Amino acid sequence: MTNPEIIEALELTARLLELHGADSFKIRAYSGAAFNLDKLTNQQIAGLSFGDLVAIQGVGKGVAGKILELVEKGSIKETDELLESTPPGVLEMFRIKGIGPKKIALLWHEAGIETIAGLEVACENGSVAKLKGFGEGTQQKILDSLAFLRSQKGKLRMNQAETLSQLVQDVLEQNFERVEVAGEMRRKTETVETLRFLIAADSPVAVQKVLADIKVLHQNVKSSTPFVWRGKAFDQDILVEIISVSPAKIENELFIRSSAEGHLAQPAAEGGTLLKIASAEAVTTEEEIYTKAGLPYIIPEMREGHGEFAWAEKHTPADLVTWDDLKGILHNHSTYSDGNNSLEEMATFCRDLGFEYLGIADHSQTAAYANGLRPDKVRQQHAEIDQLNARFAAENPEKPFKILKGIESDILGDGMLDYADDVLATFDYVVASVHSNLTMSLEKATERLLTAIANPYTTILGHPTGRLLLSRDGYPIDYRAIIDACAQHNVIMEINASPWRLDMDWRWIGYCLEKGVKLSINPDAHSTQGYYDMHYGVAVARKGGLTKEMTFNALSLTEMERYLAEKKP
DNA sequence: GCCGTTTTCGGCCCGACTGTTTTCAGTCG
Repeated sequence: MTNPEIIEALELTARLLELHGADSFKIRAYSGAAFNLDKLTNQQIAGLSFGDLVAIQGVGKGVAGKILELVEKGSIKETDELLESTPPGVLEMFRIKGIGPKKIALLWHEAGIETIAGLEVACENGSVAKLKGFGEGTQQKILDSLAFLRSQKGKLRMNQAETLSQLVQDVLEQNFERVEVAGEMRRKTETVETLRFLIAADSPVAVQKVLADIKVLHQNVKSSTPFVWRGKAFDQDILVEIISVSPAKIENELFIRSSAEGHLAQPAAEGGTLLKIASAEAVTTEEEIYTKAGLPYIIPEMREGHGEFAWAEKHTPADLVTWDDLKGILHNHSTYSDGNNSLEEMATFCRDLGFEYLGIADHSQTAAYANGLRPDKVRQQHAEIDQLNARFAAENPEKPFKILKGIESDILGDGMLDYADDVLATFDYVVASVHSNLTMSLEKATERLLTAIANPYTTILGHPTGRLLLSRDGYPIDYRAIIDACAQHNVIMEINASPWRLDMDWRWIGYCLEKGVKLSINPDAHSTQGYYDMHYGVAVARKGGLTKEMTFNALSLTEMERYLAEKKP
């Protein structure tokens, strides 16, 4: 049993206890144990003894016993019993934003609502607003949240899609000679609705026959044409499309079935469109299609019909940033705030990946929930950074690895950063981010960010909209005004590379380039493994046309230090 | 249920904001 499975079981137990009105401190004990177990980055919980378990902070005799029971028997009896007496629809309500355990319990026990559908009906006829502690506002919030959840149904975030796509691809490759990933996966979209694969085969019927025998594939969606298979894979709620194409025209089909309509509609030099040319005679490479159309070659990620040809007037694919161009990692957390690895672990791992510098940027004091740093903690961290840097310098005097002193400073409701200037002045750089009070109007949210950007201590604007993909929309902002202000105040825009965020949205990279605003691909890592999220950041950065030249963390350590010194007020 | 002792039980418990209240409980990051 994996660590996430064990942690999920404890969190589920805590949720169930909340629904059934258990003692609040008992609930805290379960969720607290889960929280602490989540911090074990290099230990298999399933292999631990009773003694090992109770030695973990927040895990006592009770929870340790439950974990052993879970590992041995596959479930916890108490949890199973609670599950049996809880309608699944009630548990689903935990996904709704704006209501928590107390309100869900009330909906269930007082109003007798046991399903999401029932909840929606009750909201629509106004009866939820009449419940104690509810009102028109909460009722509308529930309806909005349900509508949002419905709109996101059947979609996956890029990282989830990548994992599932690889599984399907592996299975297909065991059965067919040539399999190509097409569609959204090839364009590296931030969320994915359809996993699309092409199979080179002369007989679509033969392909269908083989597919029918693959156990992990289920064709439960009617196909409109015989060469397109539509269904589900590995019991996941996302559409999988497998298309048989003639081997002679696979490059043409791959091009057509990976490009967005807007891209295919691009007019060719001598009339017609890219689609028309791609649909004509067979080619052996995609480059040929662009050559025939008299258009510059566009990489698959950029084929969105979102300004890629205008971009190509000034740039070539060789200008685009790659992972290898990145020289440092700037937005990262350690155990000083809510990270899972110590400062030293974060630094040495970063160094061993071949980077020249690590920018640590733990949470600031307002982020109490994330153990944000009070000024005395800041001083303590800076002392430790000085020590580590001295060690790195001694170990490799020629080209020492370096930790830069950063902070992820909360942007308060009025746009102020949450330290006094004398504390802000002690950092090498500041990532300014919004974490609370997320329901602002476009005007207020923009004004708030503009104030933060104008602060002379702000180096980077962190995840500008606060969106969590498939989970919550970002607050609305006036992108143009924000990017213009970044240009004016020499502030870097973040591409937060966490697959949950990918914020700033890649669609605004072109405008940043136009205005001369550099972008930083930041993983927002909360553990050493979190660094790898930059893989997703690089994908969307390239998609938006980000060049190496305009990538902030493609600066070498020397260049970075010079920039930061000059930027400091 | 966990912790830390005052070794047998009492205390645990971020803080801003929202929407519902008419002084605060619930939710969130």
